[in-house]
Amino acid sequence: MRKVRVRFAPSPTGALHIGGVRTALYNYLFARHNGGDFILRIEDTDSQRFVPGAEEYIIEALQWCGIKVDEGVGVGGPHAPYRQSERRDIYLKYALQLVESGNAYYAFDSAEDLSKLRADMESRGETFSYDSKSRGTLCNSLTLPAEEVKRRIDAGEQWVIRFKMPENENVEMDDIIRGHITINTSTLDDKVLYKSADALPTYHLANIVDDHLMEISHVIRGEEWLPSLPLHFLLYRAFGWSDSQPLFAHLPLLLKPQGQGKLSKRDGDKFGFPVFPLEWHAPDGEVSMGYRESGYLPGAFVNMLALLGWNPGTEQEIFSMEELCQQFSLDKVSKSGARFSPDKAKWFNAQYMRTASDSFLASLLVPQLASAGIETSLERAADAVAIIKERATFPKDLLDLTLYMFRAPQSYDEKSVAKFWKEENVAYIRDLRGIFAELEVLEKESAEHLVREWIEAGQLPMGKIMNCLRIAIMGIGQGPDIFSICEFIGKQETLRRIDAALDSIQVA
RNA sequence: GGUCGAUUCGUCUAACGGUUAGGACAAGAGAUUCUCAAUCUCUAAAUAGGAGUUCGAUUCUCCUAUCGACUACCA
Repeated sequence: MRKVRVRFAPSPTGALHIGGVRTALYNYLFARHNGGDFILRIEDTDSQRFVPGAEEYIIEALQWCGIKVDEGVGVGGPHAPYRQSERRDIYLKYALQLVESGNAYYAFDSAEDLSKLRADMESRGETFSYDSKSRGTLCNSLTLPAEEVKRRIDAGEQWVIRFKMPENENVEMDDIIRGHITINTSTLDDKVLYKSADALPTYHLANIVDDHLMEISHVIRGEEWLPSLPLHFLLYRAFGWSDSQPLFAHLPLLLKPQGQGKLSKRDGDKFGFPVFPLEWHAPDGEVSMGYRESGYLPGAFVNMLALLGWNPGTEQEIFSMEELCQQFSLDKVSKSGARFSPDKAKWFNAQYMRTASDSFLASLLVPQLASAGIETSLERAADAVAIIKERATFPKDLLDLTLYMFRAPQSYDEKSVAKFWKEENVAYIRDLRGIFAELEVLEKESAEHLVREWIEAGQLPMGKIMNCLRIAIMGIGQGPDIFSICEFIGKQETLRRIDAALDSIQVA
């Protein structure tokens, strides 16, 4: 069996959205699973739509996801260059080869003429197609005398090379995900392969030539390419490369969370979740949010994306990149489009937050505390984080969840005060303060034990006392185990906060 | 319009001719707790419709419906 070599071949026309990231991910996982190579090729054959910064964005996004490029733009390799605009000299030869073998022809019809033709026919309720039926009436090397063709080319007239689609032939194709597909060529048109205007090939030619030259073994791409699969099969055949052509796998589309259609760039702003891995600053100044900037951990993001259209056949849901590489296979990829769910994305992130190490989360928390004017050590932050990490969905939640551990309450939640801060309860707090004051050190287990004994012995109202203590220590009516907090801030600070609360809260 | 593709709980999906149609997210209820989350338990929730093939169809075939992609000198 031949060496597995796959490529991710985006066009630098803007930010990569999560559908594109998923395609890259599946290619990468497939390569890793099979001990193959993952190649990054940039398909920038459309000079009109090139967007500055898009290529850098793609590379950075892959890096952030932990998708390592073995070969390609940014890392080089035996088939360099990997940017199609830098390979422009290669393609003309192949286009000409097709003309010579009778599989393609020159066409001189201007873009304006064709769009006019199209508009005319549409107004009559018909559709125009440059195909086997119409090419005999148009301006090309099939209808013009050879000398005239040569004259026009020599005169510098603009031309294009079109594929000469066979007339009535069934193309038999196999797709790894979709199975066997048959298409009759009579429904297909004569696609442009090369344009003299910018001396660049179109996608179809460049794609086939490069996949062949780069020895690509499997093409894994989005379902939107399925309709051009027959053309690609025919191109391989025309070149005489059918025996070595890659196997194809067309991935299902990612759909909008609500409504209809495939996920698009605008959906992010509309529904309030990111559609891009990284924040994207468009050249026109528009900024779109990114998963990274929204606080998603790369592992969670990748995990979520991997399961959108693929599953391992088991009930496992949490996968490291290594596990994904081990378990991924194309025959477990589903056929139907997957609706993207922001809720599930959040759930994955929360799972990754709780399993992240304390020191890692501390490194996220320290700068947040600093911006709130609180300096603390990584160790201290790690201790704080350990108490609350299963309550956080995003890194930004960490500050709110730990602020009261580093700073005495500056106000007291009114509702909680009104409910619990009553004279009889406050009296218990004074007693409790006395108990704490007696302690050598305030340690969670022993302090809790002591307080419980005291409450039980006196048949005291546990809920009221504990809630009042919580108000005094934290200023709010909810949060993690109160004794853990007391231990964290220490005996002296605990007493100080109780005193402050007794002083400043009006008894309800 | 044409061509191709898809169709299991609200959502992501499992079951590759024989299961009480399973899991997860979200929802609801309960347990737990000093509170709120988390956690645990439970509940509700699906094979688009119709014909076939078969002893038996979620699974195979056909038709219909719905959704989607494509239909550029874009990728």
